[in-house]
Amino acid sequence: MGTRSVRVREPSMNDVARHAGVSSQTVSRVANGLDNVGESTKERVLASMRELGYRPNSAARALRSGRFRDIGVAMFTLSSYGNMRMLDAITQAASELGYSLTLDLMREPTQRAVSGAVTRLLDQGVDGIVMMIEAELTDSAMAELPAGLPVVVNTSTARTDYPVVDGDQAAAGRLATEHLLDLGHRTVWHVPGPVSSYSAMRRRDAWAATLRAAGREVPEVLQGDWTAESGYRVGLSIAERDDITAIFASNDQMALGLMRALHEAGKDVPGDVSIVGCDDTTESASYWPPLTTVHQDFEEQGRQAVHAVVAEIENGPVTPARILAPVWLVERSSTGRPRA
Amino acid sequence: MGTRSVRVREPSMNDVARHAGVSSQTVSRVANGLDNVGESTKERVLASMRELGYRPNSAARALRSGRFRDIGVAMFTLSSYGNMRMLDAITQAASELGYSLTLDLMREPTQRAVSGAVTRLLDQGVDGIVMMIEAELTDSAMAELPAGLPVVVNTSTARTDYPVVDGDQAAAGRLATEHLLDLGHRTVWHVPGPVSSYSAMRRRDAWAATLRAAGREVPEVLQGDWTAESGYRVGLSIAERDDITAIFASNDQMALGLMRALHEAGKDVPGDVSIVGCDDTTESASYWPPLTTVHQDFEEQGRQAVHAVVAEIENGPVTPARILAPVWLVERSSTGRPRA
DNA sequence: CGCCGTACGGACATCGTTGTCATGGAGTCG
DNA sequence: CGACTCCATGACAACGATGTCCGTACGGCG
Repeated sequence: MGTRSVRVREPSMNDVARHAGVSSQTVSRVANGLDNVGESTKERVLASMRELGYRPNSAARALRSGRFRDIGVAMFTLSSYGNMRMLDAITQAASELGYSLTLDLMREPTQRAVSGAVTRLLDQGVDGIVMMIEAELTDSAMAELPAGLPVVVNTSTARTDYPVVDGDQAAAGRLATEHLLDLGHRTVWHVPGPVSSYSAMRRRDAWAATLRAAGREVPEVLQGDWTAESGYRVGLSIAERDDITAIFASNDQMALGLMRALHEAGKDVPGDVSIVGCDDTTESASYWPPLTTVHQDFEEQGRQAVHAVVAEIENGPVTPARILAPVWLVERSSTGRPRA
Repeated sequence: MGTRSVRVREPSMNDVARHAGVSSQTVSRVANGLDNVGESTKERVLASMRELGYRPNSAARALRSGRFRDIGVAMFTLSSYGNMRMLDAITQAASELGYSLTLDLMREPTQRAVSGAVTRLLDQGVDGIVMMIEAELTDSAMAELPAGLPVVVNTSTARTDYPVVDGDQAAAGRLATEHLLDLGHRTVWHVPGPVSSYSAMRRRDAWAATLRAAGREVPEVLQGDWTAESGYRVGLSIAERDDITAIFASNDQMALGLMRALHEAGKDVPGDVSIVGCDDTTESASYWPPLTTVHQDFEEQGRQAVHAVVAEIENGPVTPARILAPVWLVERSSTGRPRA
């Protein structure tokens, strides 16, 4: 059990140096693992460091070197499954590369909020930033980002002046739609995420394109907003219709809401209606019925984003690449052949 | 659209001073809002700061002042609903108090992992730490935390040498159990979270105590591990029995799994079995049927934790308090009177 | 008119670390 | 054996901001 006491001055290099009978320079060399230090001296210094509980002062180090070994993450919400998983992966990747992570949440989708986050992160001294801009900002086509700072944007825009990491949303829309067509459904209805979302837009476009490529009718979309509640509302409005046999929901939560509405109306999934979700959240396997969905590799996206920023930090600007993480269909029990 | 360029040296106080024709101390005074600066001088300095894009160097400031205005958060996983919401609230509260936030995830529930996280955060220079230790560590009764550092622990232990913030888990177990008894169920079965979890333990104890206080039989627990999958397994094993009419699951995910198993077995919820969850996750309202559950105020917990650390940072050690956030029952459709 | 208090601005040292250069002793080669 | 290199180590300055101390100019007052 640690006991608590008032804060005291931490030992500095000079303290260690004095204790070991060397100059502070030598301590610095040992601390940084340089090789031009005598073996016995090195041992002595290490012993002193242990004994005094020496811990390098990151402020001084950063002041001198200009680098903090710290990357900033700016995002809008933790409450979406994708963001949460990605942050998890980002934290892990950063830690593996020896970077710590500063988190900043933006409370509204505006240019102002983005600038504010960037300013705070910059003031804090981050070496690079991973921005997760998943939706169009309400007051500007795209955020103004400062020059000369390594930034990776996670978004689905076609923007090319920064490295971009994203899941392959086009494939997601295509896989879901093809799966339902392959099962024999005449066409597939779609519940997209909010119109401002880049991912939602891409999935929707791919859904429509796939239908057209198969020569099928492209129905009106049944607008959702990512929430299960919106899926429920959509579900209520279509529960009476008999012509809808297959639905692709742009995320698992909306699929959950859809199924609740269908259950309430006494419809069977997949007997009356087949449903495909998107994201493959942990719980989707336990929905009733277990949900067929498109798996997104958020871990991979997070990892890629961190590697891209770190590469920029350490090697200078790179020609911005666009990295797409693969997706794949996970078939469970919410889809089946239409009734003959 | 920002253009990207190589990193250049940021303007310093001296640059601003030269540009404004004053000394760097005057710039410092202006930057810190001290009053002993002439009005016209002040204007001139502010103009120069804007023009040069001056941004105070946090490393230098921290080196001089010994404070970073940064708090660290160490936790085990983002994947639990509670942790995610709490981190969200922590980020917001920290930002409101002018603190930035450094996140570190521990990958296993061991003393080693905890020390590693603390070391990394300390190396990074945080002024205080919020530790979220929600389960017993496998290799030690409790983590050894360093002396002289403001720490707040979020956990359910009785530990008293640090401020502790937690939800009122005893009330959660009691409310859920009483609700089911009030509906007329003879007794209530329980699916606890993993035995290592402090919250799970408290909810379980409260459940048992409530039953005993009402003079009811306390059934064997149906062990779960927080996952929906574990709830499903438990559900399968009890779907055949007819004597179980009321279940309190220690979180919503397990309740979800339970309901899936019951559906598969053709049982009706709440007709045959009433179910109460815990946490009130966003999606629980869209489960089938919508889940009656105990709401936890994770936002409040996060806020309290931050306020406690900041208070310690700014005013020195306080006598450690134990803060309990309130919980309340949210009644939906998964509970009802037992069949006569 | 001379004294002092006050408002203002500058010089300097300092925080802990690291880059640069200097020093001195040991080893090498012609 | 002298000139040389090589290597461990130390002295010193610098990173950028800020606290302390001091000097100057100005206003008020006796």
